[in-house]
Amino acid sequence: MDLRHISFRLLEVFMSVVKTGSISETARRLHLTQPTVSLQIKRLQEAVDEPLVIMQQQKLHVTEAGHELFRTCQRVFGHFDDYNDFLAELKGGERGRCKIAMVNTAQYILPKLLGPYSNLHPHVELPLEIGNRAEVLARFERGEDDIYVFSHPPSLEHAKAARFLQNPLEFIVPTDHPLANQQHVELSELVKYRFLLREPGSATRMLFESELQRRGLVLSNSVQMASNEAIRVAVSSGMGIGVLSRHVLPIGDHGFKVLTVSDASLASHWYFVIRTDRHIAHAARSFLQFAEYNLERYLDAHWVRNELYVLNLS
Amino acid sequence: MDLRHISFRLLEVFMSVVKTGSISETARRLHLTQPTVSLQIKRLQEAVDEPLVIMQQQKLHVTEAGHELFRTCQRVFGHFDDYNDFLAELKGGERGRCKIAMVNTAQYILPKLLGPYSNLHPHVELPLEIGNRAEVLARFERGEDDIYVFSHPPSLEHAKAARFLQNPLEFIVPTDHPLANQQHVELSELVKYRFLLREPGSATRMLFESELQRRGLVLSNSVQMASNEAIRVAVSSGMGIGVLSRHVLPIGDHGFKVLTVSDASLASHWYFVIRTDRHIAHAARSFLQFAEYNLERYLDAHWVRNELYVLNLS
DNA sequence: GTTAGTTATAGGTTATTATCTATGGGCTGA
DNA sequence: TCAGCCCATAGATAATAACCTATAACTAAC
Repeated sequence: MDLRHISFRLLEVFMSVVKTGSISETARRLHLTQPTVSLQIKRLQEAVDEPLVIMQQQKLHVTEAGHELFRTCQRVFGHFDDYNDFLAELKGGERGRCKIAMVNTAQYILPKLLGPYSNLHPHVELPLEIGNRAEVLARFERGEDDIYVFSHPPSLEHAKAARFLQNPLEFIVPTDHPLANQQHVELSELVKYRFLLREPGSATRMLFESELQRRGLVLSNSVQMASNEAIRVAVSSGMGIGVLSRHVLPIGDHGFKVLTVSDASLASHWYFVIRTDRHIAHAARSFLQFAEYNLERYLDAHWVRNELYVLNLS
Repeated sequence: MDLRHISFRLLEVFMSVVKTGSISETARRLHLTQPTVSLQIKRLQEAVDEPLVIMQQQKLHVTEAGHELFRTCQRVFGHFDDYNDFLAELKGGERGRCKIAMVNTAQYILPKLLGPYSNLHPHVELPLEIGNRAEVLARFERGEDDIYVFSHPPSLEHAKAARFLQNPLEFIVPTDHPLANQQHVELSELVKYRFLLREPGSATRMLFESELQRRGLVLSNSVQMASNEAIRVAVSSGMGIGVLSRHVLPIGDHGFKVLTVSDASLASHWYFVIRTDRHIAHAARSFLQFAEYNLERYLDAHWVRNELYVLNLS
């Protein structure tokens, strides 16, 4: 049989004929005329090259070939029904994939939203990509993900960014550091000591360095380290001073002390970024909507800065 | 999604695009131009109202919706492949149904063909209908079966009949009957005794009675019985003379004796009858072809009269 | 920076499909 | 016997599907 000359409409009509056992009745139900249905069946039989129904004693009898075709149609339409269900869930954001790329530091924040979201929407896949700022930026350029999380606003074309959380930076020193017990320290005092910093592209470092530049200060000595954890551990073991997002600092005593720097309050923001030159994936919209409504609930409300409305979700 | 605007061709093209990961390559393989394929995919996406593939970095990426549709298509085409296999078997006579209606007496003959045929073609259903001549004739009129077996040529419209076996009639008498030991008996002698006969419509009786009429003879005494078996048993117990097809007589001694009637040799033929106003079912053709080639093998070759060629099978 | 490969879009042609109305013929049951 | 069902067929039309060519725009590689 030649599938090319068979349409779904044709099969629908055929199924109705088998179900009702009548061409006229089918015509009535499908709001067609009797000759139309008659002709459709004829065409279908030509495509199959085998009689599907035969008139016998004024009644329509379905042949073996017809019965088997009917069963085949049932299965086929069943699969399309399943696909429609799938589509509905996909479009409703209940299913599908929302790929999120984030800079390293965001690892400490995003899971607080992702966990509850994932529990509510178990069929949504949430693959995470974590890299340094340059890597995530490259992913954005290539459009590899649905949502990007940065702590420094990337002013790019085809992008919409929305703040959702403040990102205060803290200076930490070893507990035995000369400055550890001073009530108030000034930035100019700090720069005399050795600093442990992330790579040049990182948002934390950029923010810190632009502040130094603004104030005309220069670091006397700095060591580059690959991760926030490495810096934390290095500070605890006395290697120098670290500058870290408050969100990555564990609560309680961990062998370092947070300084109160009187003349420098460094803070950036966390942003959700999406591309505007693509349609946003349903699951991604679903996640961002969830975030918009639940930021205060799952993140430290004190730092939340909910500006997700700029993304025009909904 | 609206199935009405989706054709199988469209899905075929889509599947090729997913498989090759390229619109141009698909165009080449399916002997289409690239814009054609491009447009088809666009139309399919409109019907589904959801992107199925997206261009990213000069490469085609299949979305979740696309993947799921692809899987759906695989299943759907799988079902149609199965149906095609079914159709092929049906058309080859390897599958399907061949409904045969036969008069009572044929029960003794047809199984000899049906058994071997059924072993060779295990997927062919062979429902049998058995009745007296009138009943089978009525079934023929209504076209309820694929093949009819008669022993008297029904000269009907829309029918083709082909002889395949002689049907000699024999006179049987109880072993203690006055005629039982006579070498030669004449018909005029016989009619003085009581006869056991089938109902008026039966072929055996019709043949016998027309012979009597031709010869100007009249039965003095006859009793009607409903089946060949009943007649056989009745003859054995001395009730009278029977006229039966030779094919229904068991071999060996069974309490009756076959007469040699010198001036009457009654014989009709067995016929396969099919309607000419319907397409013959593939399985029916298959069975008749089998019969045409194997009559001599499975029936008593002495009585075979193979004229099945008149049915124009093959 | 030119070439070669990709996809997308515009515009047009042809074949097919999906319908319709009108009509004819066959049964059935009043 | 005739009305009232059924299905089949003929003939016509409007929509659309399935293609094409030409062209534009983008990117990767030489």
